[in-house]
Amino acid sequence: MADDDLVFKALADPTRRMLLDALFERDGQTQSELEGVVTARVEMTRFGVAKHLRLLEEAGLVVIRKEGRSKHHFLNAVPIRAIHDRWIGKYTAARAAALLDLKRALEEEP
Amino acid sequence: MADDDLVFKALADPTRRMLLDALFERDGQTQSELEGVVTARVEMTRFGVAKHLRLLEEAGLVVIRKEGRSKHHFLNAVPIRAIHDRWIGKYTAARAAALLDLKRALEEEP
DNA sequence: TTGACAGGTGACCAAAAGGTCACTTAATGT
DNA sequence: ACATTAAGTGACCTTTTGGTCACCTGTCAA
Repeated sequence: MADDDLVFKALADPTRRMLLDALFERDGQTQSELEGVVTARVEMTRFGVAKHLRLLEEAGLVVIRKEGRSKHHFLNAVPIRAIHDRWIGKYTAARAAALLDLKRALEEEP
Repeated sequence: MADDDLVFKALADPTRRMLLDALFERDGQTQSELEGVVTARVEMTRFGVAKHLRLLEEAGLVVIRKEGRSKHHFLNAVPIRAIHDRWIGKYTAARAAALLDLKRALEEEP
């Protein structure tokens, strides 16, 4: 399976996005901790959460470090940045900046 | 259905990403033109392509303008930028960009 | 060393998504 | 007026995905 396909498919599920949000807020959480985060919000067994975490890891969106009998998860932002760069080009960026400058100039008028 | 859910689900399919790529390269193409782009690469009927375009539109990733009997499609980058901002903070942004540049540079080596 | 804790496996089921088809609508050119 | 072109609809089938369960493995502490 293509690399970017794994990333996009991983992002397609709300539970997995919830997990990324949790890691963005506090990086390095264990699987048990993340299970707690999810089950506090939606009904799901630990198996479901574990499955989601594995998909995120396979996609490269989180990287794991095993420590004793626990498993710590870390958010990896690089694939997200790649998505941004894919469809937002130099031209688009320049135009967005120009529009923003115009907006600021108009707001400063008396 | 939540707004961001539509966006992520829309991005989860390779055909739809192909369509976004096509519009990124040349904006404002009609449905027939985009059908040509897709069927030149994968086997799919016009119905399949039309369905994909409708999902992209419902997600707000493309905006359409009807003109006579044709329908022109335009790429909207705003939801993409929102994805970026969700998981990449100010500190992380610089590092993620640098890592991506490095990765690309390495991949271009002979 | 025994029990509790953190996590893994493979089979299985239900729901959602991708795709096609017969048929329809509406605008255009000759 | 009529054939042609661009696109829409709803039913239908197949594959993928999300989720659970019974059971297994390794780690730590009393």
